Amino acid sequence: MSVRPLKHPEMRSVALADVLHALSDPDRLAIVAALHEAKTPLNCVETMERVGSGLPKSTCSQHYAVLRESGLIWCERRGVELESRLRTAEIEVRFPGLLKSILKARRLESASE
Amino acid sequence: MSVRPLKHPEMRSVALADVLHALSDPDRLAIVAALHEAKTPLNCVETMERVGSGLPKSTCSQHYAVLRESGLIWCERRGVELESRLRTAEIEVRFPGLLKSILKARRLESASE
DNA sequence: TTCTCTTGTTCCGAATCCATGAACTACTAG
DNA sequence: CTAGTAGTTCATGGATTCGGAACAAGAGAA
Repeated sequence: MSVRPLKHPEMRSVALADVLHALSDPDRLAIVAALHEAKTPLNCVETMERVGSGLPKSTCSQHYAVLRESGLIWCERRGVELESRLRTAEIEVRFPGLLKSILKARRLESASE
Repeated sequence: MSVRPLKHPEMRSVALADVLHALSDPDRLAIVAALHEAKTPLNCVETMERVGSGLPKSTCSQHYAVLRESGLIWCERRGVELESRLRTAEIEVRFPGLLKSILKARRLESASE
């Protein structure tokens, strides 16, 4: 049982369906929103504090893998931590306006209850 | 074994995660794109002709149920057919710009291969 | 009516996906 | 070396999904 190296897709090979699938889970969407608002990279603990849902860490780790493999986030190991950031600019080039409108939709949704 | 009545969610109770999940499947996304381009309601056969994928009809029927229950499409039975249309205007009110940017992203993606 | 064709639905088994606890890696600090 | 922290991997049970077969339901013909 050894830790696999992190691998990130090139943005030009990122599929829309994968992006939408990654964002179709409320917890993953919350992670993305937190990374978006933070503007600075966050590790998992920091992110989950902002998200405020008590997810088991194994589940959390899987969510990060889905987000990473979908092309939405870029991760780097910093010692024992995993530093993640949204690939905002790259995504904007590939799918202009997409991320913005999804994050806006999420804000509207959470404002309406 | 009897056919259940069609039920549609009210738009204000439609969840973003459900919409994204519905659109995260390439075939469903293609159905939505076809309905969008058609501008007029289509039945399943007409839609699948435009989509051009030989999906089994049971799978197809499930996809329609997912799209309907997510709030994306409105369906009515016309005799033996199921007439479907995108709930474009309502969705635009609930999640402004969302559908538009997703459909645009899909066009960009299919143009890039 | 009854027969047949068409369109879509439901059921069910198999395959697949997903969530989570337990065990583990890997790094840091003392 | 030991302990602590951050995250990963594995195993497994539960939930979803796919697709073939059977079915429902309406239209049209006789």
